Amino acid sequence: MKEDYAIEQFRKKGYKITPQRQEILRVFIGNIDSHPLSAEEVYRKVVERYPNIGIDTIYRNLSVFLELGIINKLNFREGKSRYELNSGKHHHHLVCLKCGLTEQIDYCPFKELDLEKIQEEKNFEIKKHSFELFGYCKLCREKQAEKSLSEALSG
Amino acid sequence: MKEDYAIEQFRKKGYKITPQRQEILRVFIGNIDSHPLSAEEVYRKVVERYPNIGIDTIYRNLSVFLELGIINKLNFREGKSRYELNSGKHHHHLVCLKCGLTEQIDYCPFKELDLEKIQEEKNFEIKKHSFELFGYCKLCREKQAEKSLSEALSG
DNA sequence: CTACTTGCAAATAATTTGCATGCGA
DNA sequence: TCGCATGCAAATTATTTGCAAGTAG
Repeated sequence: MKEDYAIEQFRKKGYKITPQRQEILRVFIGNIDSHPLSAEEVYRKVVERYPNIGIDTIYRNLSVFLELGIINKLNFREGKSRYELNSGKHHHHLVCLKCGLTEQIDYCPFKELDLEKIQEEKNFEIKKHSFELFGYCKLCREKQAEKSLSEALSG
Repeated sequence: MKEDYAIEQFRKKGYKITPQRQEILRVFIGNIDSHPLSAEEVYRKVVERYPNIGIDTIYRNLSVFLELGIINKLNFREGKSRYELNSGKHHHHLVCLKCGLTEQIDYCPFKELDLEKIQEEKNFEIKKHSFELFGYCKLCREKQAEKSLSEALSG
């Protein structure tokens, strides 16, 4: 189970298992496959069960979780970072430019052969990559279509 | 020429051609193919020739340039954005995790066929994508190798 | 002229840090 | 007990905004 794995990571690196960390972990575990969370969102969820926590504790622990590979840090160009539980499975995201909805996709376009070729050609050691698809989700497109229609009728 | 194109874009949208805008444009044109610039870096370069400018003017005009397609906005997960002249040619970047060096690469892994497949499967209209390769550049790897060596000898 | 722009200063937003106290192992 | 953690407050960094004065077209 995900929680046991995380606890083990804490122990291994000498990090203490505090109730704050457990609550933060719980928030991520309860959030599998849904929208990656911003620090603020994590904070609001944790505060429900642990009212005295400060947002600085969230930030500090997101770093720790990140270091331990428990979560991933994502950047959707919003001026803030988002975090998701590390499923251990390589994946990327669809991001709606209108409503911010994100969806994981298993698809990855980057092939081992290309990686090697670029490493050699550019003399650059590739450690990781990001690939995000931006566009409009079904719902936002439908809303937009409705809006256009009503404007056409009234205009 | 790049400058004429930009000026034309300004006129077309009713934006005025102020000396500040010309200086900012000049900085980008003089920076082709080198490191994408942060707002602060643009500011420091412009200030050399136009000392009274404020960094808020830089930000406001980066938005305008962006809207006109004169520059691209990039995000390398540094907690700030970077900007580069829009060459009109689709490309991605190598980013060194150590020194921050970036290099453009023409290679793009994302194929039209895959795009269509995902759009259909996910019912998502894809407008753009980001693909960045993170790792270590030649220089940083060499430095690291030297450091490891000297530590081994002294240790 | 006059609407778009700028510079200044102050406001926001996200994230980080110093420090005294608290608490898990 | 002892060192890692936390909460509080204040600092930092990136970016945005209000407003009066300036200027391109």
